[in-house]
Amino acid sequence: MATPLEKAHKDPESMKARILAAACRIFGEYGFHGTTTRMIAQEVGIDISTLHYHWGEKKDLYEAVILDINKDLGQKLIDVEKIIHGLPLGERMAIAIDTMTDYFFARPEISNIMLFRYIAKTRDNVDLRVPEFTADIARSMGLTRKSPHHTPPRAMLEVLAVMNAIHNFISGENFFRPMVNLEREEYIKTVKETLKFVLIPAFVQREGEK
Amino acid sequence: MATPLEKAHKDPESMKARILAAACRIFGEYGFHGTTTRMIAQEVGIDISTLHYHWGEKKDLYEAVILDINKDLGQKLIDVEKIIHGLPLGERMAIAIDTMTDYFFARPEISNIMLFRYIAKTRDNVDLRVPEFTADIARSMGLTRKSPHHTPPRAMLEVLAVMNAIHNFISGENFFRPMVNLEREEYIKTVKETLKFVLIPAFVQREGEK
DNA sequence: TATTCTCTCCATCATTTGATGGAAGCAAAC
DNA sequence: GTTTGCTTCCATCAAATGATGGAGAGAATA
Repeated sequence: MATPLEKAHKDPESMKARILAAACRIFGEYGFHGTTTRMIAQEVGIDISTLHYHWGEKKDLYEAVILDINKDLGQKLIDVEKIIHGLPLGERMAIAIDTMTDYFFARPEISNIMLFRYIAKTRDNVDLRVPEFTADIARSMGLTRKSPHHTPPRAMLEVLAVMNAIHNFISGENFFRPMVNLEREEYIKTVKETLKFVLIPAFVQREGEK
Repeated sequence: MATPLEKAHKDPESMKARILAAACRIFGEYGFHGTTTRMIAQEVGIDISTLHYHWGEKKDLYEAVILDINKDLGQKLIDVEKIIHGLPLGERMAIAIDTMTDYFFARPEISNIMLFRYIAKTRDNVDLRVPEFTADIARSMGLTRKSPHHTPPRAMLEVLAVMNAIHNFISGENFFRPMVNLEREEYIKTVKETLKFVLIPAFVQREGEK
């Protein structure tokens, strides 16, 4: 009962999906303005008019990328939540950090685009209603018992601090890895250690004080 | 004995300096490709040819911005180091976080441009030899006793985690502040609390174990 | 006063970039 | 076999963008 368009959107071999995947990578590397539709078309090996045929204007494609990433990320968070549910806070965080770090290193475009959205303004107004996971994570981590719409600012910022710490090391790999002079595998391993070392104690300590 | 050009560069009222300051702000908001020379010229209230007269091509101006920011940041780090020298680790970090957070909130372009450099590729190759402070901070924080050129990767990543955590909240203000629904002053205060809460315990705890 | 030098703007250019119309290819439906 | 609808590419356009030449204003210098 799926329309041809919906079908095409789901088939990863379809032209429309291939364009979206390429756009994801290129937008992630160069940002919105640093990316040209020609760069994306070339990555796929097609003409730009084919790109415009499937996705309309550049901004529409960019918004589609954001929505796609957000959907994928949301699902991943649900998966992780299932795994860590019920464990003590320290273990919960350790597993979440390990799992999410692996996930983002496998798909660095996600970290890149998230950070781009946070820090960069866009000349073309990209305003987009995207589900926001921060409040859900705060609850999952036991930082608040209130409903997502009433999450305290402090709990929100704590979650953002943790999530962004991960994103930074993934998105900054090209810059940081030469600085520390490590091979990729070694870098990933050390990043995980560092993240767990820096981020976990504060939360565990506070929980112990209660 | 200063050439007219050097003199102009130092006088903050000079056209050349005014352009640099405007470029700093605009590049910080929109990134390299998101910024046009016309946007910068308009911000200063001049013609683009005046801009090109003083700074050459766009890439040169961008590199000048990076160098300028780096110089300023380097000086600030030296100042902070003097203040915190000799204090216990926990206090050292608390003061450093407070001071640097105020500094970056007062000049958010610095955080913006630092993060842009970390995460975004540039089509025009901007490769620039800039002094790197990470190793120095690692020593100042007592994370290593080795010379800057032999700082262990782990210590480097710990410093990056701390610095980037600060940058994120400054650069992401436009995105995060509506999320937590706080006035600016309140946001800054909560960011400082959150940063100190999340970042300090790990380091203090480790020091206590030695 | 005449000359030189510095700075600024206007007019203009070449290239890049987002976007479109229309022809051609091609498979499915008739 | 013809028609229909979907997809792709070529040619092309208009606007945006980085960049420059040259004229003119004004101060400093001779």
